Amino acid sequence: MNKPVRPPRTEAELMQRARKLAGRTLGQLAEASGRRTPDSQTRAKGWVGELLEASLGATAGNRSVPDFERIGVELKTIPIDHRNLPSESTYVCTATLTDLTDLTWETSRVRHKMARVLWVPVQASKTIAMAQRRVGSPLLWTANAEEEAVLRGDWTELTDMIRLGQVDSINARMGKWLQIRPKAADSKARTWGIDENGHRFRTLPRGFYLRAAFTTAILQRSFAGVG
DNA sequence: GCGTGATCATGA
DNA sequence: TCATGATCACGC
Repeated sequence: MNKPVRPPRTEAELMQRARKLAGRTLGQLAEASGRRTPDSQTRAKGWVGELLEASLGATAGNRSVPDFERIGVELKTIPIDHRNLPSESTYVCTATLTDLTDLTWETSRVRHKMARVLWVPVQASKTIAMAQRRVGSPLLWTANAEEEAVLRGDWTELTDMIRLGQVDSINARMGKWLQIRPKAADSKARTWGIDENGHRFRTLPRGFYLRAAFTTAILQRSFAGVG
C-alpha cells in the first residue's frame, strides 16, 4: 500500500474528503492506495469497504471501535444497482446470544454503531467492471426520532426472543428495518446460545443487518428538499 | 471463534 | 426478480 491517509480530525474534514471521492472509480482509488482491483467480489467481499476505509483514513482495523475513532463516525459503503438503489442489506454487528440480562437498546452495539454513520454509495452492478465502478455522494447520518424508534422496536423484539431462548426461531422475515441473519464462515459454525430452559447450547452465530429498504429510505430522506 | 469488511447463490 | 440463508477473506 501507498502512503496511508491520515485520520480525519473533524467531521467537516471527513466530509470534504468523501465529497472529493464522489465520481471517482474504484480503479482510481485502488491505484492511489496501491491495491489490486479484483475481477470479482466473490472472493473479495469486503474489498470495496476496505478500499474506502483506506481512502478516507479509517483506522479501526478489526477492533470494535468506530472506523473514525477520533470523531466517532462509522463508515458504511452501500452497493447501488443500475437504478441507483441499494442492492444489498447492510451488516451492523454480531448479535449477543448469552448474558443479555443487563443489555438495553441504549447500551446495545447496534445503537452505538448506528449513532453516526457516513454512508457512501458505490456502484455494484455486475455489468460494470470492478475498476470502472464509481463512488457516489456521501451522506453523514444520524437517525431521526422516527427512525430510531423503529430500530429500537426491531432490536427489542429480536433481543427479547433471544432472551426467551428462542434464537433458533428467529428468521430474517422478522423486523421492519433491522433483521437477524446468520453471520458465520458457513452453516456449520457454532457459538453458544441459550435455549428455552435457560441452558447453554450450540447454535449458529447471528448478526444484525439493516434491510436494503432502510438504506433506500435514508438516502431518499437526504435528497428531500435538495432538488 | 469472533471481530472487521461484506456479497453470493438459490429457493420462493 | 428478490430476500433469505449461506458464504468468503483476514487478523488475532
